[in-house]
Amino acid sequence: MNSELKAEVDRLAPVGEAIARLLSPHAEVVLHDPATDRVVAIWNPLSRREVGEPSLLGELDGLTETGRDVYGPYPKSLPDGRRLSSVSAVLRDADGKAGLVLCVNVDRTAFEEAGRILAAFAAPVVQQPRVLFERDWTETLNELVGDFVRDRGVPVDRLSRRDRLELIGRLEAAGVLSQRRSVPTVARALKISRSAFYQLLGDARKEATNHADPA
Amino acid sequence: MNSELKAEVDRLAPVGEAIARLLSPHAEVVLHDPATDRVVAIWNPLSRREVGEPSLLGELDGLTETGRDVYGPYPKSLPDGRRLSSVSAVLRDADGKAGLVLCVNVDRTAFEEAGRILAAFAAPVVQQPRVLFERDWTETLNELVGDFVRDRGVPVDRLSRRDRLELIGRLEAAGVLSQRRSVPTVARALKISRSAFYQLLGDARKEATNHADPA
DNA sequence: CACGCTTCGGACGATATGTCCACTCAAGAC
DNA sequence: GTCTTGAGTGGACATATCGTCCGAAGCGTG
Repeated sequence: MNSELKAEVDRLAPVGEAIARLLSPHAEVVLHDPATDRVVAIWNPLSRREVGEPSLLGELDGLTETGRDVYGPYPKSLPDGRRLSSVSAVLRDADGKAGLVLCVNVDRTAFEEAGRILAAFAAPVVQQPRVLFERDWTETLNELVGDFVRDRGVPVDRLSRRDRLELIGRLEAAGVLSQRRSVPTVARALKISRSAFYQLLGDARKEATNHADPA
Repeated sequence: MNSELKAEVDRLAPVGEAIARLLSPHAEVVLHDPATDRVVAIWNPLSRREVGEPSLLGELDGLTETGRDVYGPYPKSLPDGRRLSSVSAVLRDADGKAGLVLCVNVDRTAFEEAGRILAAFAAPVVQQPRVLFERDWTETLNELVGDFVRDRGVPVDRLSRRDRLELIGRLEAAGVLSQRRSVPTVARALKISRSAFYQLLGDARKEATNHADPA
C-alpha cells in the first residue's frame, strides 16, 4: 500500500469505526481499494475477512456504472446464510478518480427476527399452515418451454439463440433454476448440452441486468 | 355479586394485574362473569369499561363452542379504531361449570408500527431481478418456523427433538429443502448446526416413510 | 460422578455447479 | 470451393454444496 493511500485510509478510519460501533454488533464496515481489489481496512468483520484479503463478497460489483457514487442497499448473504443489506460509497480523490470504496453490511437477521415476532404479535391471528410450494418445478419447466415453443411455432431444437436467451430468462425468473439439480434437466429439455446452457445463461443474465439497470 | 364469586375474583386478581403489567401499556385484562354478562374486574382499561358494566367488546362471543376453554387470538377493535388481538380463557369451577372468563386484549398498533419499521430496515431492498418463484422461499421458511414456534409457544432454540423432527418434516413437505443452498439458512433458522440439521433430517425422513409406508 | 442422549464443530468423500477450451458443424462471404 | 464466423459439443477442471462421520463437549438423570 503506498503512503498516499495509507494516509487516506487513516483519515477514514474514524468514520469506519464510528459506523461500525453505531450498528454494532449487526454491521461490518469494509474499506476496499478497487485498484487492487483488496480489503484495506475492516471493522467488526462479520464476514471474517481480514485486511489484505481480496474483496470476496462482491461489494465492488457494478461499481463501474457511471453517474453514481452511492450504491444499494442491495442484498447479499454470508456463507452461513445470514442475509445482509449493503450499501457502498465510492470515495474519489481530488481529481475525481475512484480512490477507495466504503461498504457497510448490515446483518438483517436480528431485524427480520424481531420484525417477525412483532408481526406475529400484531398478526390478523389464526391462518392455515400454508400449503405446498407450488407443484413440481418440472411442470413449470414443461409449461414454460411448451408455451414458448408453441408461440414461436418452432421445435425446441430449432430455436434461435435469441429465443433461447429469452426462454432461459423466463425459466430463471420463474425460479426453476434455483431448484436443486434442475440444470441438467433444463438443459435436456432445451435439447442443448449442459455447457451450452451455462453459456446462454451467462449471456441471458448479462442481458437482463443491462436491460433492467441502464443507469 | 355473591360472596363466592367475589372470593374467586379476588383470588384471580393478581393474575389479571400481573398480565396487565407485563404487557403494559399495550394490553387490558378483563374478567367477566358470563352468568350476568358483566365485567367483574378490569386492569388497564383501554376500552374504558368499568366494573359492573356489561361486556361490550363481545369477548364472550362463541364461548359456547364445545371442548375448548381457550379462544383466540382473534381480532377486535376499539371505538377509536385501534386494533386488538384478544384471547379468552374460561375458568371452570370444581364441578366443571363456567365460572369466569378472563380476556386479554392487546393493542396491536404499537407492534404493527414497530414491525413496519423493522420490516423496512430489513427489507428486501432495491433489486431489479425480482419476480421470484412464488415468493422467496425464505419467506415460506420464516412463516413455517414462525407458525410452528408460535403454536408450541416455545422459542425456536428450545424446541424438543420431536418438535424439530416435525418442523423439518413440514419444511421438506413445503419444498424448502429442495431449494438450492437452503440448508445452511434453514439450519440457522432452526438455531442448530448444519450437521445436527442433517441428522434430524435423516431421522425425519425415516419416520416419514415409516408412517407413510407401514408395509 | 458416571451415563445416555444431543448437539457442536470440523473433516471428508461424493455430487453438483460453473468455467474453459479444443474441436465440429453449418451458413454465409469471397 | 475455401475461408470466416458463430453456435454448440464433450469433456476436463476448479469450486461449491451436500451429506456423512466422529470425537468432543453440554446437560439432565439416576
